[in-house]
Amino acid sequence: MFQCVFSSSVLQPHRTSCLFKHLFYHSATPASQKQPEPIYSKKTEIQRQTVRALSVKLFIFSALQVARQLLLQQQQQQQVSGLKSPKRNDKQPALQVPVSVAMMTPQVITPQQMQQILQQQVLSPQQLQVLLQQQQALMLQQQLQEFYKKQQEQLQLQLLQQQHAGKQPKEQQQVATQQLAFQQQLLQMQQLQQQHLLSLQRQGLLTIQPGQPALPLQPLTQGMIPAELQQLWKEVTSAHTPEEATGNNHSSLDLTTTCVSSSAPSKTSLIMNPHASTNGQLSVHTPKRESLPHEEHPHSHPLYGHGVCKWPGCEAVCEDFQSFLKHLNSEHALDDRSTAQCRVQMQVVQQLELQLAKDKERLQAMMTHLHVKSTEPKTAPQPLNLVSSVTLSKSASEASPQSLPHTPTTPTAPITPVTQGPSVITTTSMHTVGPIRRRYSDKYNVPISSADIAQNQEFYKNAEVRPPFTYASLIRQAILESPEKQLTLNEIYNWFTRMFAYFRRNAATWKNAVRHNLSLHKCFVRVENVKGAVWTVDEVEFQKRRPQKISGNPSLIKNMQSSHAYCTPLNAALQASMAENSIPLYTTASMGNPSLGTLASAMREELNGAMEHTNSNESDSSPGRSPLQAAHPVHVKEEPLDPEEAEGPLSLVTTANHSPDFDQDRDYEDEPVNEDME
DNA sequence: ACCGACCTAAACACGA
DNA sequence: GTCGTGTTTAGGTCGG
Repeated sequence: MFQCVFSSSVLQPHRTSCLFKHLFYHSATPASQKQPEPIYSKKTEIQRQTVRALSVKLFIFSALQVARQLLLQQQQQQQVSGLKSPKRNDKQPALQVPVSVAMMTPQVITPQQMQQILQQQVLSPQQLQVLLQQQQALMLQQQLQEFYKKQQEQLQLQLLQQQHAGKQPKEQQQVATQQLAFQQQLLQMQQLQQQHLLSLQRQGLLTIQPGQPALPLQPLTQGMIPAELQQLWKEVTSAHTPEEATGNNHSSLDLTTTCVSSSAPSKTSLIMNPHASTNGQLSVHTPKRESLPHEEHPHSHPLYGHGVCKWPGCEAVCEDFQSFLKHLNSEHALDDRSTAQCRVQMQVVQQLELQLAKDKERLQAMMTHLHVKSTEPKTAPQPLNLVSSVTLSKSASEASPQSLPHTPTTPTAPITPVTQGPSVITTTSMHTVGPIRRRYSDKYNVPISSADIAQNQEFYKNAEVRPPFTYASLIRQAILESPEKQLTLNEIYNWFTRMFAYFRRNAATWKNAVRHNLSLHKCFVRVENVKGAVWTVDEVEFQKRRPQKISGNPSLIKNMQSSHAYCTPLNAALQASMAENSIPLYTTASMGNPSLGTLASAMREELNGAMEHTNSNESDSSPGRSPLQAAHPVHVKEEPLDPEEAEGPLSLVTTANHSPDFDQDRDYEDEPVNEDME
């Protein structure tokens, strides 16, 4: 599991499809557990709830972005009026920032756009999940910011009044200390985050890719304002008065000393700077953190290393530190591009944080499951293998952000390396016309973690994201899900539209593809039936053509094999998680979530089939197959019309659950298709 | 460079 | 003639 997670970090887009299937294989558990009552009749409601939740989140998301944008504008206005350096070149930056890049231009994101993003598969389900989580976290911070802002305003007001009343500067100092206190509070929040970041860095997660522009340790400020960034930078680099005394009285924090000490000076500068203080951004202090180090160690700026500017996507060569500073101020001055890049970086960091949290959780669960008494799994004093596992999985998630540091000229989808960026974006959603070729590569691109499979089920149903399966797999799945393991073409269509929102568009295209696949692949057998022609699956044929897909990734297969057959002590955790994942998979599959279960089982079969072929080339016998697979009627071709053949858990499941779902989804399954069609 | 898997587009045939 | 279905061909991407 870990290894397979690791693989994903290395895998090229195409290979991730295999990985996905692998993950799919033993990953439905958590999700299925989340659906304690997988009774199928309740599916409708669940679906609706999902949709509702999604829309709410979307709304929140957009609202947040608007709020942030407002703040940003406010900041910038103040900057423009009050600062010397702010050269806002409105023309230049805009073209650098792709409109499509949602994360980079949060201000323009509307729910509609979000929907478009969904449609364009810019984000994988997991990433969407993460994104939403981020937004929630963001909201918290936003509230904090608001609070802080209000306090600032109050203080300003007070200050003014006092000044008018001819009060003494001492009072101002009091106010200043009050401000400081607020700053401190916000600082704490930031530092907590920063700590996460540091821990990430300590694990080597942030510097895993040495060759890349990588991820410099950047402030993960949500409300970061570029203007202030620069301004603070100057403040810090030029003069920084030690006034920590007032600031350090917050012992409640378990922060690293570096954070506290480094951030302290920033407060002073903040306070002394009217612009900064009025703006009241909690992000304000953060630049300090990166600026401080280079004060002490003039040549160890996080953005500078090996004579190269480490600004994401930059890599400009700077002979010395001074030239670097020059470069930094000139090339990465305050403009939309830098702002956007900062945002992207923020998102990257946030995502890493979230991923870390997830993995920690996973680790804890694993340890708990293994009866390993881990009193403090958070601090990550794990044994070697565990550590590595965390790191690996981490790197997997990081594989995506990796692509983030994009050059200004070639903007790619930010947080979502998943998709191949712009081309996808523009084409897919807007014009229902022609899906761009690129797009289909996306399906391989979707990095799916084991955690969100079941969510994916719902996700794919509601979000127009292309499922990471081949047409052949989907067709087969549709057929296998049917009670009699046979479907008419139209029923296959319906399955597609029912199960995947993506296939409610561009019907002509994908239907053509479906027909094409049906005709092309030997594994699909057309059988004349009473009511016409139906399609069945020749499992043998299907298995035959499978191996190539997966065998390409030996390590992956190895993983699967080992996880299946061998139980080395080291793999205990792996096995445990496997068991955890697969067993409930069956139960849920048979109980309520047929599509998921069967889909998962199908994927499992694929894996088994692949392994079969790698182990031995016997395709008809099924010694190594999973029970589910064995239950499948293998020789559909011979007696495809015999319903009696359809037995075993799978058929039961599907029969029990198929019709309700079908009826329920009829609503949108017919209209859109016909609409979009021709 | 080649090959295989896959996707998309399109032309065509055929029957209802 | 239209539509749904089915077949086939062509051209493209991508990874091994």
